[in-house]
Amino acid sequence: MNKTARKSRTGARRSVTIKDVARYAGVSPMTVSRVVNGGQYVSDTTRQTVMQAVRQLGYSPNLAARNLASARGERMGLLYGNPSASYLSEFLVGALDAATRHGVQLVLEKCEMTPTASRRAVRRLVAGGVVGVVLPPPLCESAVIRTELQTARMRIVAVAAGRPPADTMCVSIDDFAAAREMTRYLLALGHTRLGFIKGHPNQTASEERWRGFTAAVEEHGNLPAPRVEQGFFTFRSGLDAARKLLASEPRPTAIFASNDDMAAAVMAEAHRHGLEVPNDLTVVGFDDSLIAANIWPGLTTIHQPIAQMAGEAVDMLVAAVRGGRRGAAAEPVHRLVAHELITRESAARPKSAAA
Amino acid sequence: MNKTARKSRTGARRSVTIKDVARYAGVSPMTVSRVVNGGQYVSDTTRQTVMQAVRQLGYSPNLAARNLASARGERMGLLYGNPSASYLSEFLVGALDAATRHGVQLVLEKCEMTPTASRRAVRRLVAGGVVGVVLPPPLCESAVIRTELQTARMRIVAVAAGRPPADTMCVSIDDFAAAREMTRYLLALGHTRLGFIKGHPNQTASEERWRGFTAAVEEHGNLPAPRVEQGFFTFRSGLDAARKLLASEPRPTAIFASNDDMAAAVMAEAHRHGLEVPNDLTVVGFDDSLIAANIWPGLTTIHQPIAQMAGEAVDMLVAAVRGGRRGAAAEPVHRLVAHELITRESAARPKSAAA
DNA sequence: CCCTCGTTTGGTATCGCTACCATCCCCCGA
DNA sequence: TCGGGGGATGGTAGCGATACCAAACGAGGG
Repeated sequence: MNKTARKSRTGARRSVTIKDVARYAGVSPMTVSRVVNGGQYVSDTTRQTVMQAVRQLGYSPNLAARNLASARGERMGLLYGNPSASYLSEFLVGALDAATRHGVQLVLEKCEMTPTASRRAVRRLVAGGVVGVVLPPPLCESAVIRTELQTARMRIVAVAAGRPPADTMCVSIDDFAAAREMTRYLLALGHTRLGFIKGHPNQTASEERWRGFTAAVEEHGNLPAPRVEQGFFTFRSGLDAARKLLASEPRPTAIFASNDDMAAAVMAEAHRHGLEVPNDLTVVGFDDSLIAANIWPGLTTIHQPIAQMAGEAVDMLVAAVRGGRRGAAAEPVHRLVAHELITRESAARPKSAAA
Repeated sequence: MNKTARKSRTGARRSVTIKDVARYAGVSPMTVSRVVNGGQYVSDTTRQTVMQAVRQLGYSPNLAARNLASARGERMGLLYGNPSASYLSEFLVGALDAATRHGVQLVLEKCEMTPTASRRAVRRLVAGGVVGVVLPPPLCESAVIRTELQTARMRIVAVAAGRPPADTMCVSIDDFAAAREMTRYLLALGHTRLGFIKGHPNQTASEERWRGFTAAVEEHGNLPAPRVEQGFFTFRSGLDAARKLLASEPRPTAIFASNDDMAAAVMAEAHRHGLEVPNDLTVVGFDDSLIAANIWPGLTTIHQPIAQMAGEAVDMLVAAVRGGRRGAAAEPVHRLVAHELITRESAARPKSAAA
């Protein structure tokens, strides 16, 4: 009957606005805005009052209005290539969750690792109004893509790069420490003849894992030289590497593959050789991807909190973009998150030790 | 030279607005708005002119402004439960892509299938300003969640429900036809002793697949009764079912599992029994999830275009919401998309036939 | 004691778009 | 010929928030 009510298009409850809060707190909308956005130049008492009002009224800023007013077209890009695919699912969940929390839109773009493809992808992102990009592996290693993005004046956060360039924001686990921990675990089980399958040579994480492995081997000392094969993070490459490792004499009693897909391949190959895991052969992986729990025996592996990492990457991006607009030219941050060794059924004491 | 240019806070290129288009096309902003939003009451010639201008200038509407003005928080929800996990990745990619295309925001919400959990999830979605929800399996089967969502006056699109309720929008493949096709394929290979692992009993897709299987068996006629076990779409349940099937006498020569995870379990179990796939046992799955290509031998399975389905679901949602506001109460649509039988290495002629 | 400086606050002008209403125009029947 | 009806268009007023500037205030140096 009154027009305010009629104004409400949807008939739904009109949400509480900054003005309501301002009136309630007895200050101006501007002050409320400053408080909510953590601006400086607000006295403590005022801040208290306003925050109180915010809580009482259950105020939450209207993102559309905020974006419009601040003219910050806050869209973040997520440039994904061909990650060890189960990665993507978790990654997206984490990233999207964080994006929603910050009220920014996430724009997906697929991209091969060739110069032309990446150029085109970046152009599409720019056209889409994207101001920052999250780079999951393996794209985060591509210098081409990074250069391309930097030329377009995008902020970027690399995720899970083993050794990120100093000028790039990055969130990752400590691949070195994780691989060392896993190797120590194998050694503690009593294994002495170890096999290792390296990851793709142009990802720095591969090298970190390899370094972690050798570090543990060396600190233990007094071991026969481990067998090492080159892999490429794919199931297929794991198959080839496993074949070679299992053919060697004496055969390793434990194989550490640089990721789960390759570890799964080792297990498949072991079966074909009539070897039982873990009794005849211990197999461990890295990543704790979906496949790790969905094969039998379950894979002992290193868990990366992928969703969390993706989320933090988005957080950093948002902070950088907003901070950047505010002039606070924060230097690139490298953020380490904790990994975890997950023990399932694929690792056991070697027979010789058990006997 | 003019102050409009100076106004731009970031110093970056100001994006092209509705006014620019209007000026360029020689009409008013309102008319442009109507054209862009597919409104009626625009002459064809005007529409052409405007669309031309839009294309020329590369105009894309500012979401923030649109949302603000129309007070329609065009956010779509994606309520996911515990799908056969690799599903999620592709699903998200497809959904997010479509969301970006339509310029709507996608809000993720995880939800268990209990009443309290779903109630809470729905409340969170409402609070987040979501107006429509995509329901991937297995949530699309939950009456509780559907009711809850309908109470909140949300539009919903169910994805991959086997037999969707008539009053719900839905996009899926023809599970019945797909399962029948796969079964025919097994029969054509010469298998006669078949085993089947059913999917989770409270998902209608399970029953459709089962019906497709029996239909093919019956139309072939003249077969020993297939062995059937109940599964629950999990790897673990597949393991149990496989154990029983492989223990039966005479042992089936081909096992059709209602999804890939269970098929992978069958393969694992077969290995433990010393059976080689596909020489001693043919195993086929359903879904073409990531695991299908990442085990050895690769799994022959039914491919669902998951990303496409998710995308279409979002399309339908957007259409419904926009159309709905316009009063066009379109009736629920059921959309079928094409599946495909993917042959890999896990299926072969039975030994008896080969001999 | 005045003046400047820096903190704290409030006003005003948008941001880009759409809802709503007022026009204008053309075609029709009386 | 004129009035009426409905299609097609334009004008105006916000949506809710922030950027920018101006003003009010207390404190300290000359």
